[in-house]
Amino acid sequence: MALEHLFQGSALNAVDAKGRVSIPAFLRSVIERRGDARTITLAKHEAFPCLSAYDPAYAALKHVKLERLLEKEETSAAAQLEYQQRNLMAFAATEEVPYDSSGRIVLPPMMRRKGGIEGLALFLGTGETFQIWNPTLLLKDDRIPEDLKDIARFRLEERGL
Amino acid sequence: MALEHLFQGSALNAVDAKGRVSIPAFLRSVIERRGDARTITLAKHEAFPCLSAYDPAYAALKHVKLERLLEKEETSAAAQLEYQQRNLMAFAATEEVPYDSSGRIVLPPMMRRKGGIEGLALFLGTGETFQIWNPTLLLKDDRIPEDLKDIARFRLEERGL
DNA sequence: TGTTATGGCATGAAAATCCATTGTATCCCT
DNA sequence: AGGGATACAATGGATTTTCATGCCATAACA
Repeated sequence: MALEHLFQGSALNAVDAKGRVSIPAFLRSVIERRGDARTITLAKHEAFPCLSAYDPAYAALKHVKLERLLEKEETSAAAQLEYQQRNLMAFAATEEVPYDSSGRIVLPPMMRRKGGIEGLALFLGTGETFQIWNPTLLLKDDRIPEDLKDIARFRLEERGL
Repeated sequence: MALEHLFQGSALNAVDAKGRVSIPAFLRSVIERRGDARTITLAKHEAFPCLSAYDPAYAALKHVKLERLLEKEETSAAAQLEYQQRNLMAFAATEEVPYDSSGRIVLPPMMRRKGGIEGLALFLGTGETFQIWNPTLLLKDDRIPEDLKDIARFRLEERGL
């Protein structure tokens, strides 16, 4: 059930005019150890104003988790509806994008808008998945722990911003 | 659930201009008995002005613990947020660094700053994890038992300081 | 034919790797 | 027990590789 390799660490990369970004190498290496795909799935995060990203292996796991939840629940109309909604979000509201030989993806315009991503993309590993933030939005969010904002500030400083 | 091999002992090593430090051999041997990785994960310690360090096996354990906590909790919004925050701290606020054949890591600049590490690094085994201190900060901290400070002083003397 | 997407290449910076030296503890032989 | 030889650990320096990213070439399309 649990995935062996976990996403961790942080990085701040540039997004060019066409919306291309390099996925940090240390995240790519996790993806490639989990499976042999070279794609990531993007979705709007459920709680934060950022994007949630993961690899095909996790997408499969998520599907299994949802199925199991449905089987456990009593099959009330409410539970059925909840399942349908979550399933839609998990699959219809996502986009799968490949990364090229140099590790770059093109952020689909819709996702770019949903995540409020502009010229800089902050990558944050969160174990099974990782997040992509507009660093400015992260610094504004009062639900984010101060220690994590320090990291965002440090990454900005590193670039002389 | 519990880890079989424990980190123990202390050592004082030099940090060079590039931030390179040798991980004491007796700590490395624990890492390599716990798993076959040759990397350590670094994080700011929650309570002390030092770094907390551990191996991939412990990181995985930590993740499982968090997951289990979430499943048990009722899925209230508050519980969800708490989970998200902890996950971010556990994975985004950490960095995984490999050590080379001679047992050295390079302290990432961010961690070096967070831990206040300068020219000397004091390693302290604490069972499941170990700590990396700037010895000066340890001697200053009034929460540290005197006997432990004696150890730090001894290690400094050994080097003629 | 102008415009936009996509793959490949070039570059500079940063990071991983290798090699060499020193100091220290350990072993072995006499 | 002394003395030398040996192995391992820590550290300094240099070299090679990788990464992020700008740029260009080619291809698709309007």
